[in-house]
Amino acid sequence: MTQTTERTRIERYDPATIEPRWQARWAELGAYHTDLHDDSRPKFYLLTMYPYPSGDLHIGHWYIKTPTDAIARYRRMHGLNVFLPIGFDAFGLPAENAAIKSGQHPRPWTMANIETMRRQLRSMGATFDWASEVVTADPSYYRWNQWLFLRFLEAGLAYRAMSPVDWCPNDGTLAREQVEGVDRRCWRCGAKVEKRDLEQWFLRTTRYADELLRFDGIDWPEPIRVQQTNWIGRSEGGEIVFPTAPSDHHPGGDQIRVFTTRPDTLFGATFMVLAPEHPLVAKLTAPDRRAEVDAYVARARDKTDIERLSVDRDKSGVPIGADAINPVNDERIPIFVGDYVLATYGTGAIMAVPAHDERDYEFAMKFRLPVRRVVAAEGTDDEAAVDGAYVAHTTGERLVNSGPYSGLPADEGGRAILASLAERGLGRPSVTYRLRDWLISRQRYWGTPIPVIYCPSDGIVPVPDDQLPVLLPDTVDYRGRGDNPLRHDPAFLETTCPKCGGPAQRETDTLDTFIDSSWYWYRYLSANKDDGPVDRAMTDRWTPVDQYTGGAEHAVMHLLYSRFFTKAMRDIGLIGEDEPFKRLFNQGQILGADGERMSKSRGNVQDPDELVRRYGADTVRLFLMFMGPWDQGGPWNERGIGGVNRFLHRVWTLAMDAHGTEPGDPDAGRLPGGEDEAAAEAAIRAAAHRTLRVVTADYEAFHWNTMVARLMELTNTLFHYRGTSVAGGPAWDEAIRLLLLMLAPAAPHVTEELWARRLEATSDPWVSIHEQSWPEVDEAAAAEETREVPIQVNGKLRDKVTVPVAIEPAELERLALAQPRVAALLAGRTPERVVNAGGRLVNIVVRD
RNA sequence: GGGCGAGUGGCGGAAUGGCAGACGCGCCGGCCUUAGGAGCCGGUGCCGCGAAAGUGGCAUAGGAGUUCGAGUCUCCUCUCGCCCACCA
Repeated sequence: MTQTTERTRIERYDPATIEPRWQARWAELGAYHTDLHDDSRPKFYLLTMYPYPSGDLHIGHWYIKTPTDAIARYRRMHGLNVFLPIGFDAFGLPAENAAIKSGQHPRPWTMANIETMRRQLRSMGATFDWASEVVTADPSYYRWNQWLFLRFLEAGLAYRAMSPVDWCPNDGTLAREQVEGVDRRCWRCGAKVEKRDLEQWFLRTTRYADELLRFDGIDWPEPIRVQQTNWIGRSEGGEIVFPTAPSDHHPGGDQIRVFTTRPDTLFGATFMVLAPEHPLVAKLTAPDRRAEVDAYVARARDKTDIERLSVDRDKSGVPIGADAINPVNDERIPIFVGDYVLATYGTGAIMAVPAHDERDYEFAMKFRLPVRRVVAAEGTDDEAAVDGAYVAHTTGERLVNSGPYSGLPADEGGRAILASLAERGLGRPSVTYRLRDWLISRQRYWGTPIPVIYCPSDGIVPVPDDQLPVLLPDTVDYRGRGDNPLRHDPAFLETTCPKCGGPAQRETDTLDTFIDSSWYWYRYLSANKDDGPVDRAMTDRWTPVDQYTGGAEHAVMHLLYSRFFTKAMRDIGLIGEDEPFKRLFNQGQILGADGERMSKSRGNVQDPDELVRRYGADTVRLFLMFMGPWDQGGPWNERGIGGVNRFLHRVWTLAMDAHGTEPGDPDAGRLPGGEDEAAAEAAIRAAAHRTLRVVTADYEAFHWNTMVARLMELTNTLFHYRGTSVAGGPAWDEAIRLLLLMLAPAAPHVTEELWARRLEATSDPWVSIHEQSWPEVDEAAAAEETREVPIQVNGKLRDKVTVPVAIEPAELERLALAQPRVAALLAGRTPERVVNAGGRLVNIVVRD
C-alpha cells in the first residue's frame, strides 16, 4: 500500500520559525537553569572559556561553544545534573583603545557589546545557565579580585618590586604590542619609547613552581602539559661563588654568585659574564673601562627584547677591567658584561665554559679567550684542539684537565666538585626556574583598581575589607591623553590613610585581566554572593570542573594562572581543591578564509548571524562539527554547508513523510536488493543500532565529524526504505526515534520540533526530547550474521568471500583457497603460509 | 636554535598494524519538472588495456627498515603550522 505524497503537501523544514520558537520555550520553562543544590543526580561541571566582549561573536566562538553545548545535552541525557555557565571577560585593553579612539567611555562600549553578544549566544540554542552569568567589569565581581589580592598580600603571595616597563613620554606605560618597529616608537604618537623602572605588584607564582610541575589527577592534553613544564623550566644544578680578585682600583673579595647546571665543567671556566643590569657591574668596573661599560649598559637597556634575545645575533660584551677567582683552582679569570646573560634568570651572572657551552664558545671566539676542554667523550684525546662546544651527554664521559677530579665520570665528578665547594662555603646545590613571578600591575584604567593606599607616614596600607570595592570612577576624562586617567582624577586619587587618617593617595595601577579569569568558574557557583568571593559548600560540591573547553593559545598564561590561583586559594582556606580543571580539551582555531587569524583589521571575520539567517542555527552547529576533527580547526570555508543543510532536510522528510516517494527514484516503493519485509526490518534495526553504537563512542570522544557522518549514513539507508511497505512500521519508527535522539544534542531545535510532532501524532503529552534518556544499543539487533572477508595473496587484495560470522578458521581458510581467482593466482603452488587475521582477513603467502 | 603537531583524491576529511579514500562538497550521467542554482537515483583516486562486463598496475610528502601485511610502528630527509625563543 504505497502512497505517493506530493512534496508540496509536506510542510517544509523551516528553521527560521522553529528555532526562535523553541529557544523562547526553553527560556520560558527555565529548562537550562541548573539547580546547584540538587544532589539527587551526579553533577557535571562543564566550563567553556568565557568570551571577551569585543563586539561581535564570530564563527570561532560557535566553533568552541556549540560542540560544548552538545556535550552538555548529551550528558543530561545520561542523567547528570549539568552546569554550563557563561560570562564575559569584560576588562581589558581593547575596550580602552576603542574608548581612546572614540572618546566614549569603555563601560558603555563594553556593555553594548555584551548585549549584542548575549543575543548572538542565545541564537546558538545553547543551554547556558544565564542566571549564573558573571561580568568581570562589574563591581560585584572585581570587588572580590581586590579582596583576593588583599588575602594574597597577607599571605606573602603578593609583593611590590621595581620592574622596567616600556614608557612613552606622552602616553605613559605601553603594552608590548603597542611598541612598534625596530626603532621602538609609540603606536599612538610615534614618540621614542624608553624603558623606565617602576614599582609594581607581583604575585609569587614561583612559590608553587614545583607543585605546578605535577599534574596529578588531571587529564590534560600532553602538548599543554609539555608547554607548561617547559615554561616553568626547572633546572637542577649548583650555585657557586666566585670571589673578585684584588686589583689597582679595587680591593677584591666581592662575591659573584653564578648558577650552573654543569658543576662538572668548573675547571673549564675561563671567564665570567655579568648581565648589564647586574648590581656589581658599577662597583667592579675599572676607571679606565667605565666609559665603555656605561655606554654598553645604556645601549642594552634600549634594545628591544626581540633584538636582545635574538639567537642569530652576534654575541656582544665588553670587559669591565676586573677579574674573579675560580674557586676550584684559584685561577684569575676576566669579567665581562654581556647582554646574552639575562638579569632575570638564575643570579644574572654566569661562569663561562666555552668548551662546553655554545654561547660561551661563540663569545670566547669573538674575544679570543682561552677554551679548555674538561669533559671528554670516550675515546677523545684530552689535548686535541677544541673545535666547537661539546655539550652532549653520553655515557663514558670523564673529566679531564680537572685537577684531582680528572678521570672521574662527569656526573660523579660534578657532584664531588660541588660537595667540596659546599664544605668551603662557596657553593651549594640549587634549583632554578624559568618561571618568573607574575607581574600583575597595569598602568591602565579599564581594570580592577589595586586596593592599596600610599600614606606619607604609614607607607603601603591595604584598603580595609569594609571599604571594598574600590570603585573604578565612571566619570574620568578620556580625551586628550593616553595614559591612565586615574592619575589625573583627584576624586579617585586623593584619599585618607585608613591607619592614621591623614591625607594619602590611592594606587592607580589596575590588575592584569588574567586575574579575572583565574577564578571566574568558582564565582559562577555563587555569582551573586555578596559576603565573599566563593561559597565553600558550592565549590566543594561542584569543583573541580569536570570538563573545560577552549583554545590552546592559553596554554601557559590563563591555564597556568588558573592552576596557581586554585592552589593559592586552597592554601588560604577558600576552597578544597588542588587543581581547577579535571579534564581539558583544546579545540582548534578557525582561521579566516585567507588562512590568517580572524580579525576586524584583516576584514576576514565570518559573521555567524548571516549564516544562521540563511540556514538556521542547527545547520551552522552541525556544519562546524562536520568540518573536521575538533582539535584541528583550520581556514574557514563555507563550501559544504549546503550538504549539511540538505541532511537536516532529509531527516525532516524521513520523520514527517515515511510513505512519500520521489519520482526521480526508479526503485521507489520497492524493497532494496530483493529483501522481503522481515529482512528489511532486520536491516533497518541493524543499521540503527550499529549507528547508535559508533555514534555513542564518537560523542564520548568528541569526534563530531564522524558522528555526523554516521548519522548521514543512517539517513541514506533509511531513504532506501522510504515509501516501501516497511516504512512507518515498528522497525522504521524505532530507527527514526533513535535518529532523532542521536541528533538531538547536536541539532537541538529540529529534533525537538520533530519529537513534538511525533508525540502530537500519537496524542501523547509533550516532553522535551532533551529530557529523554540516551538510548541503549540492542546488541541482538546490531549483531551481524555474515561477514565479508577480504582475501589477499602476498598482501594484495584478490577476492572477497562472504561467510557466517561464526565460521571455523580452518573452514574460512579452505574457502579462501578455493576461490577461483585465488586458485588461478596460486597456479598449483602450495602456500607457504596462510595468515588468518582473526577471521577479518585472510592473507595467503606464496613464494614465486 | 628548541619543543609540539601535521603532510592522504579537485576540496574538507575517514581508516583498534588487516579491503586506503567512510561521510560531505564539487563534477558527470539519469529521473522528475513549464523551468531548475529545488528534490530524487546512480557514478566519480590516478595510469594502462578493453566496445563493454571487466582487468592489470600505481598510489597516503620523499627514502630506507620492521612485518605475512604499514597511511598507521622505527630511522633519515623535505615541507607546512603552532608555541617557546641566548634560561647558563
